[in-house]
Amino acid sequence: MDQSKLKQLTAPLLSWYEQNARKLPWRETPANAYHVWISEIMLQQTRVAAVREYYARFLREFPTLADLARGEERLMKCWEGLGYYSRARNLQKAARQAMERFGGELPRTYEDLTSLPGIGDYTAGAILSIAWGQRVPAVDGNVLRLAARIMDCDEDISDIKVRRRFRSWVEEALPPAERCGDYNQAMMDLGATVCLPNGEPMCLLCPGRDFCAAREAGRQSSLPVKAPKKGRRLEERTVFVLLSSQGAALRRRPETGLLAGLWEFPNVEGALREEEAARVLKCWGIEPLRWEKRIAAKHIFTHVEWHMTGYVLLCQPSGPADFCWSDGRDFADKTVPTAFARFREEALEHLERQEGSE
DNA sequence: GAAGCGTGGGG
DNA sequence: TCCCCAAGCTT
Repeated sequence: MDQSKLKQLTAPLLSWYEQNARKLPWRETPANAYHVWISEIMLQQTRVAAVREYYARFLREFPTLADLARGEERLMKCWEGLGYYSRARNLQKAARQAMERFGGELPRTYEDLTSLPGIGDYTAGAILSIAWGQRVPAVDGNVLRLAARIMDCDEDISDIKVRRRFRSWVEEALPPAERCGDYNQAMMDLGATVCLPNGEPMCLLCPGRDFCAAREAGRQSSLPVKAPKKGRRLEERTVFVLLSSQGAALRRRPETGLLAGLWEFPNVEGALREEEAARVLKCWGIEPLRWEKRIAAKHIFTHVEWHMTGYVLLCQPSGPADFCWSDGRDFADKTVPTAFARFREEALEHLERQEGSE
């Protein structure tokens, strides 16, 4: 493995970055550690385009770490639609720990940072290098791809051991501390805009074009090598949009697992026919007044695929104790994940009509 | 070490 | 339509 290629890239990469750095809201000078932290968490497994709006809104709601530590339901609401909701919960846990353990600031060592929930290897490196100018690598998917190509390395980058080795090679290629924030961001920008995944990267624009080992070997588009991921399982579910004079029924999901703690429309396993659905309602102690319509919807998660049959119907506001009958204003406060977006639209449409006619 | 955890955009 | 995936972390 020719890791000297990585070192060779450092200087031209930093020059490239001076001209080609993307303009991003969290790239202020000087960097604010709280802002860097929030942006890095939001960017985990999430595209820049999706993060922009959320980032701006989040900082309006929670301008400082102390504000975040105090936030409650509004925090999850701010995260609604962004996905991987444990990130938001961990953000708040970490903020509270920072208030208690670190005097209300983010700590400035790798050990202390990674001791906070939601901050791992990559995020700690990003905060330390970008906000505090420390000489620490921040190796994400972009950097792994870039490194695999410049070294023409065909080892499986989904293997944790290979990643660790890559990280130590990147560490050796780091510039002096004061340039490490730029270096780490430059690696990611280059990966995101030039050394693209999926097919042919734009090698002519790359500061490593003259010595990239994969390019010399003509292998740039077949690298990096990643283990195939396993498929999704399919789940059938039947979802109820129950509409009463008090609003639509929502309930809280369990505190662990998929979409933990978020609000959902009552639903059961299986693709139920209307008679079977009616039996479920009876079980819940709900008397249907009128069946409005049936809706088919699909939602694809990383590891599960939900095929949903939805029943919209009018009823009395009875049912299990955990049903919460929500009007338009309640919906504005409750975090309902995108998986139920189709049903939320349906509910809101009916609620508006109802409120309009009163 | 592998699996669980969301969503939206692009080829 | 389907598949790939995007600035990972936790258990």
